Parts: sequence; C-alpha cells; structure tokens
Amino acid sequence: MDKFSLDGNPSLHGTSEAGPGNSVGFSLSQVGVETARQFGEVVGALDLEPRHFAVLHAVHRHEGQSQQSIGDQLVIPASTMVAIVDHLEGNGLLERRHQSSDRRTRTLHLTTHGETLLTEALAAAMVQEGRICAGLEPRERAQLLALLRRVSANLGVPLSALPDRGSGDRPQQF
Amino acid sequence: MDKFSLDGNPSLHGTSEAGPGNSVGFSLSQVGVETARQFGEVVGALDLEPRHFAVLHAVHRHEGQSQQSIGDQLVIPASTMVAIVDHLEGNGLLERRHQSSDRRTRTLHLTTHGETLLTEALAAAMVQEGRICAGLEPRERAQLLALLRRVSANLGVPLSALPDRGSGDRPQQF
DNA sequence: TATTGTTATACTCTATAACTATA
DNA sequence: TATAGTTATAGAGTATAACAATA
Repeated sequence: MDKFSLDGNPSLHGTSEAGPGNSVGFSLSQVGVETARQFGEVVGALDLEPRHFAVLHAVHRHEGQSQQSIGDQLVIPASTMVAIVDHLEGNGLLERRHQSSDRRTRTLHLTTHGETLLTEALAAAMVQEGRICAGLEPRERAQLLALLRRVSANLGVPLSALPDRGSGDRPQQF
Repeated sequence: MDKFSLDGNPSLHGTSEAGPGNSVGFSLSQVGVETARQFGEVVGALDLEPRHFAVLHAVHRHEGQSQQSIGDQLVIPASTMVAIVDHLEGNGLLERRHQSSDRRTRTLHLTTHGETLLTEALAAAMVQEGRICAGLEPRERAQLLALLRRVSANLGVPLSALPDRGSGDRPQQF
C-alpha cells in the first residue's frame, strides 16, 4: 500500500526569489498534493479509497443516475467505473438496478450501509478540515478560500466545477 | 501521453458548509493537483518531465554529489534514479563521473546543455508563477504564501523542507 | 446501427530483490 | 562483509478496444 504516482507533478517548482517557499506554484503543489494524500489516509481508515468516496458522494447527490452518467461527471472511463462499482457493490455500499425503460442502463443507489459510511467519511473529512485550518481565525480562513478561488480561476479550474456537471475534459484523477 | 493517477488523491473532499468550494482541504487539493499538472506541461514543452527537472535542479544545487545522495534528497529509490539519470545523460543534460577515491560511486554534473535547459525551465516556471498569481497584488500574494506556510505546518510538511535535505520518509512523488 | 455496460488486454509505472564491482 | 549502482521482475493501475445485450 505504498504507491506514489502523479501525472503532471511538481516536486520542484520555480523559485521566484530565494527558496521554493517563495513560489506560490511550488507551495500550492506541495500543500495540495500532501492534502490529497492525507485525505486518502482519512477515508482509508474507513476502508475507502478517494475514488470510492467520490463515487459514493456523487451517487448520494444524484441518486438513481446511470453508471455512465456518474462516470461522466467524475471523468472516470467506463471500464474503470465497472471496477469501482463492483467494489462498492461487493462491499454492500451501493447497488445496481435495471432501469425498466431501458434495460441496458444500470442506475446506482446507496444502501443504508453506504449512506452511513458516507456520512462517517464526510465527518472525518471535516475533522481533517479542522486540522488543516488549525490556528487560522475565521477571517483568515475566509481570506485563504477567497485567494484560492482567484488562483483557481487563473488556472482555468473554477472550484465550483464539481457540484453540477464537470467541466469539459479536465485532467483526471482516478 | 494521458495517464492520471494519484496515490492519496482528493477528487472530492468534505464539505463544511454549502459546496466543496467552502472547504480548504478540497480547494487546496484541486488547486494543488492542477498546479502540479500544469507545471508538468510547462516543463514538458522543454521535453522534460517534472522528475527530470527535479533532478537537474538538485544536481545544480549540489554539483558533484553522488547519484545516491541526490536520490535520497528527493526520496527517489535507487533503481528509479538509474532510469532518470540514464535518460538525462542520454539527452546530454548531465554526466556521471567516477569518483577517484571510491570507484563505486558516480558523481553527477550538469553539462552546458543541462545548465542552459535548467535555466530555461526555471524561467518557464516563473512565467507560470505569473499566470497563477495574475490579478493578485503583491500584498495579497504575500498573504497567500504566509497562509500556505501555516497550513503546510499543520500538515506536517514545512515548505522549507526541500532546499537542504528532505524530511524523513515523506510521501514520494516519483 | 447505436448505446450501456462488461471483459480482455496491452501499457506504463513503480519498487523489490538479485547481481556486479568495488571497498 | 558491506555499499553504490545496475538489472530483472513482478505487481498495481489505467485505458483501449473487442464484446454482449438491448435499443
């Protein structure tokens, strides 16, 4: 359980002045990748991988959507979706149902166990959120969020992209 | 040339209030991963992968260090270092030299071409830095850096870790 | 003929462990 | 016997393309 691969990954970034600590790009890469990694540990404690959490969360938001639809939103290829849903179904977290109108499509639905686990995962994520923001006053936290939103706009990845419909063909993460 | 895998990756993070955009953890993950990905494109335009850039940069800072020493600093396993240095040497960017005192160790040295390319890569990274920070006033940029530094301390990954000696067994990125 | 989901496969990446040459 | 570097290899993860069922 020790793999580390990033597609376009930083590791080292340009140094604008003295050290890498003065580069926003480098700092963001380091902090962001580490945050993502620790999130993997957080949900890992619940026997979930980030991808599994992501699908559970998406199904929760759009209960009864087709497997393909969920995959499109998360930019996960169909064959990968099969493996993910197989896993989740095998663990009793969600179930596939045939759609009466079109028997090819399978709609996804959380089980009670799935709902429970998702709730726990969200709670654990909020604990992590607290750890990350420890020592920041509410105003500082809001400032950070605002700055990150502006940076994300510069990157061409609006932070509001996930809620409804992913944006185009953005890099994947699965 | 289209792979996307992260070890502990976010994709979706806890939502403290309304949307994911209100979570520092989620925002950092999204922005950080995307920043890293775009950095890969930036150096990719120079036919470099982030890992190659990282090694070039490390050799530049510690010219004449052994291959193993460089690998330790960047937390790259020895066998992976061989492939990376093979590639860089094959492209005429650096060279291995035998150490007279101990003929087992190979010291690494940038070629003129390597120095030139590294300089270009650093310049390209500064251009990216400008894009990322577009619209931020110097004071805001300094605020962002300060906040990121505090967050990174909360994460247990001081942003000043890279310059001299990596910290323990941190997650790898190669 | 087109589409949803599935399976099979080929590819890439990584790290472990065996091996060499020096010490 | 131990260490620096190398090679070989096995494992995981991903995506492409063939396939089955249904439309």
